[in-house]
Amino acid sequence: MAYWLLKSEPSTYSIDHLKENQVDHWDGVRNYQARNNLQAMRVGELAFFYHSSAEPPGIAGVCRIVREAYPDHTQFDPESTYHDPKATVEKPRWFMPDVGFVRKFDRLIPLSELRQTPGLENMDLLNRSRLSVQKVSDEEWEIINAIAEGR
DNA sequence: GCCAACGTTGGC
DNA sequence: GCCAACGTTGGC
Repeated sequence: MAYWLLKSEPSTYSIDHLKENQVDHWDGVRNYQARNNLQAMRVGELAFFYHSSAEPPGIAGVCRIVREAYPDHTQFDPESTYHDPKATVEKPRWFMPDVGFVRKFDRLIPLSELRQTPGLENMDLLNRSRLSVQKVSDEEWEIINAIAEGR
């Protein structure tokens, strides 16, 4: 059982959108390391939903992988901002899982607070800020959930 | 809006 | 295969 962190700009797609839709595909990832993480996700695994380029940026809640990665259709669409002319249906480059809504935290846990929390020093979020799909360790998962639950 | 970090592209 | 130029991300 692995844990993950998925970033999204809430002005484009927030945890409230996922709550409303309940399930959605996680399309638009165009970075190889992020893609590799998407492909490593297994049904039932959990991920933090992170709001980037937000005021403030931070972790908004939790979602669950409900379908393992399959080809991201937006790569084939010339009209899409995610179009990739080098991708073909026979040889897709980009993949997306489906994620389901689990919960929205009572309060968003801001990045500034995560930075000050002991035990999170090695999180990708705090060291590799541009990676949009990250792995989270068991310990980090527990620490952040404890904060979210006010423990 | 600025800019640091860093991933990608393409000429050689 | 190197590396300069360029583009993007995302916090501030």
